[in-house]
Amino acid sequence: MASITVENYLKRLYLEQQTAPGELVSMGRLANAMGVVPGTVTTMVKALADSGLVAYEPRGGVKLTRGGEQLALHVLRRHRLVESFLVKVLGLDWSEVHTEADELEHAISDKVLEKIDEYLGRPSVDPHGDPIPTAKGKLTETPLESLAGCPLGRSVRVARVLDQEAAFLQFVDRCGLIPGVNVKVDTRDVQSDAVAVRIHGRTLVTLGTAAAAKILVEKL
Amino acid sequence: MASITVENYLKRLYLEQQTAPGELVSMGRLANAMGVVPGTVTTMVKALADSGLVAYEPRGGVKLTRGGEQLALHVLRRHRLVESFLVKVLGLDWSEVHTEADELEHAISDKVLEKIDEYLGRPSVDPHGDPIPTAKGKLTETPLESLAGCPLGRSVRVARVLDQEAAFLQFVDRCGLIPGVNVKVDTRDVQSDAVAVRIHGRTLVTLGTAAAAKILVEKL
DNA sequence: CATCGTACTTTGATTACTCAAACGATTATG
DNA sequence: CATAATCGTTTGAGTAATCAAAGTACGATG
Repeated sequence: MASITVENYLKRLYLEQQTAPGELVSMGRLANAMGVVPGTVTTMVKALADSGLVAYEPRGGVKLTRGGEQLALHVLRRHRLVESFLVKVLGLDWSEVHTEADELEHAISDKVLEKIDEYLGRPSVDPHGDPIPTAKGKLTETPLESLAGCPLGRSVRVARVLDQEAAFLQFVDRCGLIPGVNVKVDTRDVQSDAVAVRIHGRTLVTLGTAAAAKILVEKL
Repeated sequence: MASITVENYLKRLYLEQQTAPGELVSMGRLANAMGVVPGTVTTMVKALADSGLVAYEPRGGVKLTRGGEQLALHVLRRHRLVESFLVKVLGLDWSEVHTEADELEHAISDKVLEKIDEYLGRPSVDPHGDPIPTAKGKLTETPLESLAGCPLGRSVRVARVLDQEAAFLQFVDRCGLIPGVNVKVDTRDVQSDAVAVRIHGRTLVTLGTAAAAKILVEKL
């Protein structure tokens, strides 16, 4: 059985890989994401490579093998189902569940996970709109545009919030930019780095481009 | 923060202490309960003593300090609330929840625990009838008799099952000796080591004395 | 193209937990 | 009461994960 640490490295590596698909993940990036010094990552990655969970190119980078990816997806499934459960059943705020799930994802058995999945009606996304991998380890990422990139004036629906930081999620909550809400990008200006978004055709909210890029939307 | 290992030692020590109140727990007993060799326990107990969690008498034994007991009770509260939640909300069998709770008890935050407690309506006992410590760390053990000791012919109600082994719980389930059920001890014989119990005034079940001692009952 | 800076790797040490096995103390028994 | 059996402690060693700091590779830059 993979240790909690190993599960965290694999999950982290999976998420880093998603941000730049196809490329190897550098030791520095992974070290930063894991909150450890680079030397620690080199050591750990070599151990993971010995276990067949990652492919490691010295001084090149690292990527998951199929086996490692399956394990990562299993962790991610637990994480996202737990998040959903905490929000929908126990009524926790969506800004707090990420931290909670980071602990619980390593303690949930397959049996309990299955019960949770059933209880929730087999959801396909978590409260942030992140897709939930299936029990078989399949993850379908719907292609989405962000508020920083979608056409001006088009009616869209918030589908996913990429940043899990409590402070950002609370801000998103206050604005009302939560998944499911219908919005329209009013104006966008490169020089002022600002995106003005109309919510429900009424309230107008102005975001910086960086924040807008973290809110993904789907066509209506 | 106490590590998972420390939490387990304290919980184990608390439970061992309960079986013989007032006495010190021997290294051998604790080693056995923890599934480690005695030398490991000696080392660990000395570390716990340095942290002020236990009082250690070399070659005498060990007991929890007030601080250690509070921590142990907090772990026990998490364990028992999780067990209740798994049975009542997720519908797991009571024979499986002990193992699950052994993992989850170390991953549940106070916030989530409070939500679970609220959701369940602040129960005072778990599915096995074990009392749940309060958030303040108070545990009230109701004095109970067992099927091996209660007066013959008296109407009593099953209140608690002391053995958490899945196989025993499944047996108890099959017999229908689960907490809440009304029973009466028909006969008891020292020579044959047998206790005959009438359930709901109808079915008769015969147990060995050792098994009968693990079923606690309360007067009606 | 030599050197500089950055990123990566290696080395040595540390912490937490564990075991096997040698050693020491205590209790029981002939 | 001497000695065996039992239980506890100590020692030395191993694994997993980490860091600090020294050392190495390599692309960029003057």
